[in-house]
Amino acid sequence: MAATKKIEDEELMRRLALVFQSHGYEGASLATISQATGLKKPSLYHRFPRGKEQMAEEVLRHAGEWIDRNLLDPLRAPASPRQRAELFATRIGSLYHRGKDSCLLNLLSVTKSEDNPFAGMIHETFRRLSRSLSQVARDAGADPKDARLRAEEVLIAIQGALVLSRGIGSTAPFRRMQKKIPDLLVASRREDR
Amino acid sequence: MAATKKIEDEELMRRLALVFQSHGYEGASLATISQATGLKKPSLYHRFPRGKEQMAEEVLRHAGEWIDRNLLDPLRAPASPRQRAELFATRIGSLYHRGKDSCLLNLLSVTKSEDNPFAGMIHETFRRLSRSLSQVARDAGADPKDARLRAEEVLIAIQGALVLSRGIGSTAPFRRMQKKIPDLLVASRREDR
DNA sequence: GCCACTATACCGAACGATCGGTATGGTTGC
DNA sequence: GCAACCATACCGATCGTTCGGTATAGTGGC
Repeated sequence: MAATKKIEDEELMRRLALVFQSHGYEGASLATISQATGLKKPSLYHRFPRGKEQMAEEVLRHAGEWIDRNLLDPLRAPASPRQRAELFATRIGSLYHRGKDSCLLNLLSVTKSEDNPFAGMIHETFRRLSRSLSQVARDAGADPKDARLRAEEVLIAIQGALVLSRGIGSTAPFRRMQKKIPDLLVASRREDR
Repeated sequence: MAATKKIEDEELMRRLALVFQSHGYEGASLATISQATGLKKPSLYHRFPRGKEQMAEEVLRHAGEWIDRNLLDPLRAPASPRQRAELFATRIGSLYHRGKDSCLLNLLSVTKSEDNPFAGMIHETFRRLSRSLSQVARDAGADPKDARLRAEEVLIAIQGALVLSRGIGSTAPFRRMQKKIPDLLVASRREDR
């Protein structure tokens, strides 16, 4: 150990995430990041030797861990499928500040470079979400294929509601979608397809 | 009355749209745009005196007109609500190249500046889409409030499917969502809310 | 038909500003 | 003393933008 950190890792990650998810990867300049974190550029390079790309990577990793702990673990808790789906819905609300924030997975999937450096991590995070969600649907009686489709529907609803809410400057669509998550995942359906 | 254009307005708009929707606003550098259009940077300023921001504005306006002509007008055509919804679904598919492209409304709602210069146009486009979609739901028998919610659901499904498809590198979610659009908009529902 | 003029379209070169990234050296806490 | 941490100052490259100038094409006067 040595000189005290000016900002703790946890808080640093939170602020970095906020910058990336409000301006995107290219839009988040080191000047902006420096101002948001209180660390000058050399200090940022002390914390992230590989620079801006590493910052985004670790923010993505940190978000992935938050998702594992606060979204996916509860989906496997010993409770009824509906209870688990409802807890998931409330947690989704706090993750995105009830619709005010954007999703890192969406914003970081757009970069200037032809092949996105974060594509792998983004893909994998969506996959983990999908698997855990579909397991809940299976526990509620859905067959494997229907369960996978329900998980996909939930992910689509979340991402779409975030995009629309930002697009129209109102969190109402997100809040309406949030209430529908449990039914999308575990409610039985009429056979009218 | 002048020298011949190296690239016609229509084709220019199409290429600009492609650049913005694959790299985002900040990610679309003038160097990239120049390469994609075949016009050097000064020539771009001849076409768009106010620079990059004007390019994005006009691309957005051009896309809005395409939507009005190819998506919204058919929604008011003299056909059954379901037929109109189905035509809408196929047109959505061609707009986004069956899920391969991203949505300009999503990508251009992220910029480095604090207040997005395109927010107004994006908001307005979503609003026009919502109004026309909800009218179809009303024609199918939905009451005004339910119709508005159905329109919102369709917009959420489209945006969410595009985000997810890009995130996992597969157009399967988009294609599945596309098939569901007519039912979301005009199918009668079980009363289990 | 021919020349002078104007308008449009385009581009090489360079602008100041900002980009991401670093070399150097001081300060802090063990 | 020493390692961790951070700031001043600076780097080359690229950003969006602009200047000066050329090529093309239609117009009006004669």
